[in-house]
Amino acid sequence: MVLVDSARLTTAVERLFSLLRQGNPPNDISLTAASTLRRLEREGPRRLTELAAAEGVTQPAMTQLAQRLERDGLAERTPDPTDGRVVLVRVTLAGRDLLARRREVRAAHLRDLLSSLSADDQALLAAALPALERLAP
Amino acid sequence: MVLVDSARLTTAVERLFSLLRQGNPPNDISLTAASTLRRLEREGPRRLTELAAAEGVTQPAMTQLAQRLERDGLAERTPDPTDGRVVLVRVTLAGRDLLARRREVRAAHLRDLLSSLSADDQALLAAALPALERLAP
DNA sequence: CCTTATACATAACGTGCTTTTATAAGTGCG
DNA sequence: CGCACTTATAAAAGCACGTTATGTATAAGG
Repeated sequence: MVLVDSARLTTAVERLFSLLRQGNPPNDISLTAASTLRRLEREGPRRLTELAAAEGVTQPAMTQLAQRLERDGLAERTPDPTDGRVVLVRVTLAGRDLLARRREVRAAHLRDLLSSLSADDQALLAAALPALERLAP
Repeated sequence: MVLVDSARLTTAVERLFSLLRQGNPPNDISLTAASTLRRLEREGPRRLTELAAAEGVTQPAMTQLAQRLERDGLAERTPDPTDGRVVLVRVTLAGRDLLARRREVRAAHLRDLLSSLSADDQALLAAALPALERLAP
C-alpha cells in the first residue's frame, strides 16, 4: 500500500526542478549531456549503446553527444581492449568539476529557497531526505 | 539557519526527476512548454512577456513557444480587449488533458518506485510533501 | 499631434536532437 | 573461411528551441 500522494509528489518534484534549473549558467550543457555525465560519474565507463539506451536517445545521438563531450574535454572515448568494436566513454576530471560546479549553483539556489521555509518544514524535509535518496538511488 | 543538506536534496531531486522523465512518451513536449502549460493551468491566462519572464526565456522565445502551442491545439492566443498590443495566452482543454496524462504517467511510475520503499520511508515522504510544496510554490 | 515606451512579431542564426541511409570494422559461429 | 550480427561512425535533411537584433503596432503623455 502506497501512503504518498504520488501525483502531488510528482508535481512538487517537477516544480522544484524547474526552479533549480532557473539559475543555470546561460551556456549550460543539455539535459541529456548532464544526465549522461552524471551516469558516467556514478556508474563508471560505459559503452555507447548502453548509454544511448539508458538515456533514452538514439544511438547516433549518443555518438554525437560523446563527440561533443570529448571535444569539450568533459569525457573521453577509449577502445575496449576485449572487444574491438566497442568504445568506452568515461568522464574526465574536467567533467567531474563541471558536475560539481553545477551542483554547487543549484545547491546555493536551493538554500535560498529553504531559508524562507519554517524550521518545522525544514526539519520535515531533512527527515525525509534519506527516504528520497532511497526512492531515486 | 538551514537544517537541510541542500547539496544532497539537489541531487535527489535531479535523480528523481530523471527517473520520472524516463517513462515519457517518445514525442513529449519540452520542459519549457510543459512548465508554461502548468503555469497557465495554475494561474490562468497570462500575457506573453509575463510568461517569458516567469519561465526565464526571452520574449521572442515565448512568442515562438506560444505559436507552437497554439498550432498543436494546447493553448490559445487571444487579444486583450483593454490593450491592443497585448496577447493573452490560455491553456485549452486539450492542453489540460495533455498535462493530466503526463501527470498520470509520472505518478504511475512514481507509485512503482514508492511501492518498493518501506512504510516508514513512505510515511516520512508523505509528511514532508506539504513542506516540499511550500518550497516550490 | 508627435514622441517615446511598451508588447509582440519577425528574421537570422546556432545547438541539439531525430530519422534515415551508408560504411566500416570486429566478433562469433557453422 | 565465409557469413551474419553487432558496434560505432558519418552524413543529410528536418524540427524544436533558444539566442540577438530589428521591425511594427498600439498606448501614453507632453
